[in-house]
Amino acid sequence: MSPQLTDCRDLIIHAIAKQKVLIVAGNCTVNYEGRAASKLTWGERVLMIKADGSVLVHRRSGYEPVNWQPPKCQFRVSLDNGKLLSVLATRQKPKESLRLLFDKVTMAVALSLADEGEFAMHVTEEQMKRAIMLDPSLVEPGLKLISEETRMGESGFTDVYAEDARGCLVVIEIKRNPASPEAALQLNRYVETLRKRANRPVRGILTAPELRSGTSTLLARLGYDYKAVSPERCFQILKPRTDARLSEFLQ
Amino acid sequence: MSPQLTDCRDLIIHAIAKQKVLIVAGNCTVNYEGRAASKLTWGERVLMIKADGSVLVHRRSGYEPVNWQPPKCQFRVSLDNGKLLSVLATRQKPKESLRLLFDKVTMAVALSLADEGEFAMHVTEEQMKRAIMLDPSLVEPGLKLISEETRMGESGFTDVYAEDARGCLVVIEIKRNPASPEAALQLNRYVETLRKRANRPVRGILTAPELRSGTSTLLARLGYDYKAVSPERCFQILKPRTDARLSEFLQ
DNA sequence: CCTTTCAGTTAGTTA
DNA sequence: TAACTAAGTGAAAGG
Repeated sequence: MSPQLTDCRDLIIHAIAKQKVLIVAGNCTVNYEGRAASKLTWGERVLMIKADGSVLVHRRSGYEPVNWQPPKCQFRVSLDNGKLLSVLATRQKPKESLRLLFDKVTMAVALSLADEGEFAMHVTEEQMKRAIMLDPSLVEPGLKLISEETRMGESGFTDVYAEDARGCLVVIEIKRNPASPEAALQLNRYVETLRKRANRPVRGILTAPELRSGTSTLLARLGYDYKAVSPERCFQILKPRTDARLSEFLQ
Repeated sequence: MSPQLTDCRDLIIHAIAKQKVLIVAGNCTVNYEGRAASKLTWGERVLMIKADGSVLVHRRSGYEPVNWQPPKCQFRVSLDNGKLLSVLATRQKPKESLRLLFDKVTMAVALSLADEGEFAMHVTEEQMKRAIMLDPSLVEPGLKLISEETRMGESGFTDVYAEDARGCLVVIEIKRNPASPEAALQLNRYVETLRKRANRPVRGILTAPELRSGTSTLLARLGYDYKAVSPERCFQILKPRTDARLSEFLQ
């Protein structure tokens, strides 16, 4: 009836054995049981089994797979009655299983991806904050951290509170990208808020790799300071704490 | 030189326009810039662009895509110098972009997935809550439900309010997975909140399949009780009451 | 191996 | 739309 299902079964078995990347598109149902349980009725989806034994089942929409299995699971592939192609992916700890049944396969391919490429993630704003908290002298000598997470009422979470050499309170606003005047206003809001509650002088410092036009002027008019801090410099601070792959990056 | 890249460009443009599911395998680099920034050097990967405009770039291993873009992003596809196929996926809010450059394409396919299937997940935390509300004796004999949806101001929605045999108010915090100390603290917040408003004793009960280390101690120190409740037991309760689709499942 | 924390989290729900 | 929280979260780091 469906001779291609036989071919497909063989292809899948071969792909898994050879640790290739398998992609199958076809009409299927999916059943999951384990940490929770789910059932997906018939429809066309894309199945991907990767070299490390991870499984993804994608529908036509959505970033996330509708069903999946983390790496290192074991497989059993069979053709039931010659009409239903069954792919079973099981995992211990937690014990869970994912089962697909195909009655039609549109496309099936096993790829040997040659990929020695290096992946490098650059510093995020949050990491810049972490770096500055690890070494406040990045911003100014003699600066001392006050609290790790003095989160103010509203939005911004990249602000840090410190005390300078003279005992002034300091609010530090951190930007990863060239700072626009908007950043100066944001800093201003934090400083104003703090001034209402603190009975001593409060300074504001904006740190960013650079300033966009108009920001410097506004910053000066508001009476705040600017300190250039680059993502690269922050990376230097974080480097010892980060993994090898990451440290490779900034060469 | 690479006439197939021309075909591939056309295929991609067509697939995106027609909201098909596109799968391309080939040698590429990937650059991301937005909330963070990343660079992936040359290697063979699988690109998937789904009907809703989400993008996934998969390497040979790993459950997660090495790079991606959430749904609803916009595309620009071009063939530079006839030798480099460029796929650019951009998004506003947050402003970010993902760019792939292919110099070789192994496989490219555009799929029209017909998928009206229904997805159903069983025995989630929410369902455990429903089970306990249907049969509060799962937690303690003599327990009576106070209200179906006494949602407190803040976070958690898996808490249930009841009255015990002696007339004490009871807050029940439900976890589907082994509960960590965090769960005890969460329960504590709910109890504290209720105590401010209720002029009579308030108890707290944490229900979960089991407790992680430290949770029992913390729970005792806070003065709350623990009752083991498994997802399986809850399912027994829900089983007769579940809808047709759901009941099909456990056959 | 277990536990905790982070994530370019994503996704869903409510105000 | 923004804020908040759960997730079959997954992945990494630390004890």
